[in-house]
Amino acid sequence: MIDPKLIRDNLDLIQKILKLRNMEGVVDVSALRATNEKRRGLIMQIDQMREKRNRVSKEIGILKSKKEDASHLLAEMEGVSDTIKTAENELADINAQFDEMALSLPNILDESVPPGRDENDNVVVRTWGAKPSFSFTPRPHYEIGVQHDILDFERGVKLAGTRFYVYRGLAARLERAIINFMLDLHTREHGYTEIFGPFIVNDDSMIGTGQYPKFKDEYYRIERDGLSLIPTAEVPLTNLYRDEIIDGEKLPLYVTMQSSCFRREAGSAGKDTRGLIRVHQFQKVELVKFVEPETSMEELEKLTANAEEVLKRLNLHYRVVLLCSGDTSASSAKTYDIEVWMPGLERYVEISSCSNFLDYQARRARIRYRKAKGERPALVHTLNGSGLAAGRTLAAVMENYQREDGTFNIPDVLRPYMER
RNA sequence: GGAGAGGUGACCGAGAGGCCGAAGGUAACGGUUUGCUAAACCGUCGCACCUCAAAAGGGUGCCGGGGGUUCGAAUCCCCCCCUCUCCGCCA
Repeated sequence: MIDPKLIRDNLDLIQKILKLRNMEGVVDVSALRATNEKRRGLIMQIDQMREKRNRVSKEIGILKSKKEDASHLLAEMEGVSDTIKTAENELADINAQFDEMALSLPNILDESVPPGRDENDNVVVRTWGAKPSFSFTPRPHYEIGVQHDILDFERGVKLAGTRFYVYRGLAARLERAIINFMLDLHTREHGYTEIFGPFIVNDDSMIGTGQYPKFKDEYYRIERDGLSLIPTAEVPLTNLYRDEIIDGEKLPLYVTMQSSCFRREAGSAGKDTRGLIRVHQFQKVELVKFVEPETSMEELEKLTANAEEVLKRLNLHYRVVLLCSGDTSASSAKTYDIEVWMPGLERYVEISSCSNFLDYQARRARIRYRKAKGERPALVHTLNGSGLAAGRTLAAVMENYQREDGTFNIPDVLRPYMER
């Protein structure tokens, strides 16, 4: 959620952001402002009535303790509480309306984000390495995997349905190696603390990071228990400090967690129907940072570099793309996507998305910090990025390291993790 | 899942319808005293919202969450959540 003060003081900015994000129709800004005004007026009325109730009730108490007559005051108070209750109910309705609108407002955008409609307007900011050359026509990972019986899509479908898969033998082991390699890199060299937490979370957590209420259809929710399968470890990691005030000396705080991620992929029918690129369950190592506001843009660069380092060590060619305004997710102020080259698919595939959320998530989740003793708590800035998506990394290794006979090499950095 | 106990400020802990945002203590911060350390003493010591150009000030809300009773609720009633102990079940 953005600073609600902007709704009163800088509606122009909000309108400008909505336009840049192609979200002009999504929120009725004038209705939002009107609701906010109504809300403020009602709060004032209610507070005044409550003040009267408190004051008179106190007088009644004093009179009664002196055994004096309080009947005139009691008569005066008749019906006051009912009036307050009615107004409170009205306020609750208006607050709910306001919250719904305010929560669906996207984050502001950083000035460095290029304006644009969709992914075609994204800007490649750097590339690393080069496309590998082959003396034969490289094949996609799913062909290689099926040929060697290490990727089994048919049985995935049998067990759970379309967009599920089974790893057998080498694929299972290699993905485990990839995850361990990434966790070790981030914890030993990049300063992250390894966390392991729930893959199933409550609604407060999903709201805190921005998945709910707006994008509810995209996630698996266990209605009976009011819990949801996490679409990314960003949710448990960022919500670690929900409703807390972090000691300023502890910042910046870096955490990482590997998890399975569950996504309904609603609305992506027909896209990437083969292979490991778009599936309902995949594994990922996530990076999350809690930082002081002044440092967050700099921290985004470092976070992105942390994710890139994985690809460098795997010697996989990639490019970093700065998302344009229209392609940046609603809760992010600035996002870099890292796209790895897939020679079999003959295209770049997103393997990490690194974002600075400023105080957008922190406000929703009430994650604050106290810079020094005696100072007022302030909202932290949160960031996250994949470091990296493990399934797509497995696919990238298979495609980039493939040999003519359909086998593939294991990258040097993963070999220690494959020894038994 | 069953039975019981309990959820009060950073922490411990009182409070059982009114003068309670909440005694007392610990911790923290500022000060006085003081060879040093320590101790003692005095003071400060929650969060959010509304109001205000801002600060000051004022008002409101918050004693796990939500409803109710009442002129008035941390205190009484109802529902829910969580923690602990015992039993059951289980990787």
